[in-house]
Amino acid sequence: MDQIDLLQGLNEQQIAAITAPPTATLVIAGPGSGKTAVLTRRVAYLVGQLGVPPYQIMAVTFTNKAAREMQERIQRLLGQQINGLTIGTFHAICARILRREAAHVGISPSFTIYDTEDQLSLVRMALAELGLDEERSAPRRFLSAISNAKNELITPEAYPRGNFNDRQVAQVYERYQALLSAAKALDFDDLLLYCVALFRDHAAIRRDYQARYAHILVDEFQDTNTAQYELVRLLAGAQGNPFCVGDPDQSIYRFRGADYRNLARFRSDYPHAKLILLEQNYRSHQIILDAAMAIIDKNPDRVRKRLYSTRRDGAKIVLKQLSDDDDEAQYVVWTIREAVQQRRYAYRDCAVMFRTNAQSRVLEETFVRAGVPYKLIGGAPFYSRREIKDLLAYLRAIQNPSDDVSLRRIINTPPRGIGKTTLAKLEEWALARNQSLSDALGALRSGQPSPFSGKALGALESLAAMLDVWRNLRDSMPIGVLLGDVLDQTDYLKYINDGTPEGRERLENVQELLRVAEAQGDKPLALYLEEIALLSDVDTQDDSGDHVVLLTLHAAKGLEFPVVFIVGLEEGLLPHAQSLEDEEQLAEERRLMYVGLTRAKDQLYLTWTLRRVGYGGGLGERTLASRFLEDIPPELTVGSPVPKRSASAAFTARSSDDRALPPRPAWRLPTTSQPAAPRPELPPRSANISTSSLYRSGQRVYHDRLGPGVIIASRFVDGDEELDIRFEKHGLKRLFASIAPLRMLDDE
DNA sequence: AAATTTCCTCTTTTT
DNA sequence: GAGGAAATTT
Ligand SMILES: Nc1ncnc2c1ncn2[C@@H]1O[C@H](COP(=O)(O)OP(=O)(O)OP(=O)(O)O)[C@@H](O)[C@H]1O
Repeated sequence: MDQIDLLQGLNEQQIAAITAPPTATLVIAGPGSGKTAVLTRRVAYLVGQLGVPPYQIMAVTFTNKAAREMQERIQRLLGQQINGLTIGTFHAICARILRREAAHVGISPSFTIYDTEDQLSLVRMALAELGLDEERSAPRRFLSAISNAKNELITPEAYPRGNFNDRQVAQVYERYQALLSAAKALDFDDLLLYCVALFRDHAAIRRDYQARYAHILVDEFQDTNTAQYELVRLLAGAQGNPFCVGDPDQSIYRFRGADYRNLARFRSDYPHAKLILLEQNYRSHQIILDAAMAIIDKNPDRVRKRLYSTRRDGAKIVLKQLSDDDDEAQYVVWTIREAVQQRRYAYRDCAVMFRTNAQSRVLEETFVRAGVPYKLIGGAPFYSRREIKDLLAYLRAIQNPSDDVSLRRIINTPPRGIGKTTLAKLEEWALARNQSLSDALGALRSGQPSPFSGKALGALESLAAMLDVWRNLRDSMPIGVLLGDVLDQTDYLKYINDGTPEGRERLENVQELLRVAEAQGDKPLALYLEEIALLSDVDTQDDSGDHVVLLTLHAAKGLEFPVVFIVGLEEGLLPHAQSLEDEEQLAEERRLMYVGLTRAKDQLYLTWTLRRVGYGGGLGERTLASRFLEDIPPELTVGSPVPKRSASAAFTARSSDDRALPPRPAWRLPTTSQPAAPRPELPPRSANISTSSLYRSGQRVYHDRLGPGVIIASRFVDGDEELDIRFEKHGLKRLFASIAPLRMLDDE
């Protein structure tokens, strides 16, 4: 096979980056400028032109899928198979290193990787042990505090204890780590943390790895957190030549500790680093780029970048205001179908992006009804289904007898007569014997005196017997056979297939899992479990097949599509309600919008609605167009005018909005199931609700007893308006507008 | 003592 | 529209 000329068709700066001499190098460039392309070609260049052995190269990508694509791309560029490259996400690479070096950091080489759900259940246990379980939302809050600390490399001992809250977190953090360690498990953050500790505390090992990985390349560097940054520095060494590419305007993972200032930090840690800027955009035409620039330029404290494309002309951005989320979904589906019928695009050229996963539901329903093929990325991925997690918990419990979280999950699933009391007793007994639940279970079988009644004892013993058999078979049996045996012995299929349609679906999911497991052949169980644990949402997406792609804005990072829809451009959604308070978070919402816009090659559609159905159903809340829409120069757009937020805030009657829409929009899909009346109209107005639309989310109010607060949400229940209000002193309350003694406060 | 049902809160983004 | 906790039934 012939090698493609690596530098053909590239611009000067791109070539400079690809062929940069081996010193620390930082490529900062806007979207679509070929950052990923450059990084990929540099790897190919190192191997193909400079003769660097592949095993000396580590390339870090943001997802496993990106890693796979990079590997393939490099092989295509070089015209041959290349073995030995280390390409993967930080987490995957760290997991691999830790399996090998476990002993040096005091962990088991067969550690289990805990996901967020497992983490939460550990936090719950920790809280219960410490007697801190009063609040319902506490576990999540503690977990996020703990995770933030870990991302900053702060150990439980080093956690600040300045105030009561800190001291509580520190306590829980400490217990949480102890529970993890007892379960021989690591959470996602630990993968990074232990790797950093490994290299920081063991000079000899560090030198070995530094010598091996002469070339370290990192994509999406703006979304690294402190632990990841530290890892790069430790692995590269002070004299090393890390090659990092990123765009500070595309940093969108602050919530999990990412900090785009790592780009600046890199420059100060490597003062001699070569800085390369790529200026030309090869993805989008100028209209899209002008809009994107207009959005991002409003962010404070940034270096302005010009985005330049040789494609000066292109379709204007289509803005579309819809009456509600149903209409929005129908508009999207109709528009895509039109484009495909007219042969302008294939389904796979189109992507629909949204801020929150919850928004995908309405879209999915509409795609199904219209018979338009689609693939949803993320959301409720296969591996997070209940039935799948149950079975994986069996496998994990077989693999790792210390894994108490998994054992608790399966101990009475399917129900086998082991209830709360028995579980509590078992826990107490195990604790007294200083054993894991599984080990205690095993001890039970050998006739140890125990506190259990005959019935409970029988149930426990039979589970213990099964686990014993499986553990003995583990290494001699392919995963598929093992899983088949678990299904047989536990009668799991009968348990989930209850005759309902949901039951059938669960059954199919399990059968699918069995097929996947059987396809693993003789792969060690531990490895299979690790792969599953580190799967990301985009990873499960295969690009073959012709379907529209539905995905969150976060998942869209790094991707590109000819046609992009961004839906739900409303205040409270984008920017998200949770981000409105904080300047930094608001800036990140803006970057999210920017990332979305710059995914489009040819055509952008931006939609928003006047009313969106909220959580509990009902008629939904009124919504306002996103502030970001106002920042796009009108000459770049066609379609609905963007309503001024200040003006629309003065609306009091909702009916006028609804009448403004054509009674039967041209783009409404004919539906067989619900022909004439497409969706419930608003209830007839009566006197007692004429004042109701005074309240909208964001409005500040004063309650005679509860004091000042802010409206979070409003919906209609039995003709009255029900308000969710967050009071400064009393937290979230749900009140009826008609009876609550409320006054509105002026904004600003 | 276990199983089932009802209640109730919470709902951003994810390796 | 889930998932955990409490209440209720078996
Ligand atoms: N010199 C070039 N000539 C033609 N096409 C190019 C050139 N460089 C990059 N491209 C194309 O531009 C597109 C964007 O490239 P790439 O995804 O590498 O950009 P990026 O900077 O990583 O983008 P983002 O930051 O948005 O992820 C790709 O389709 C790529 O093939």
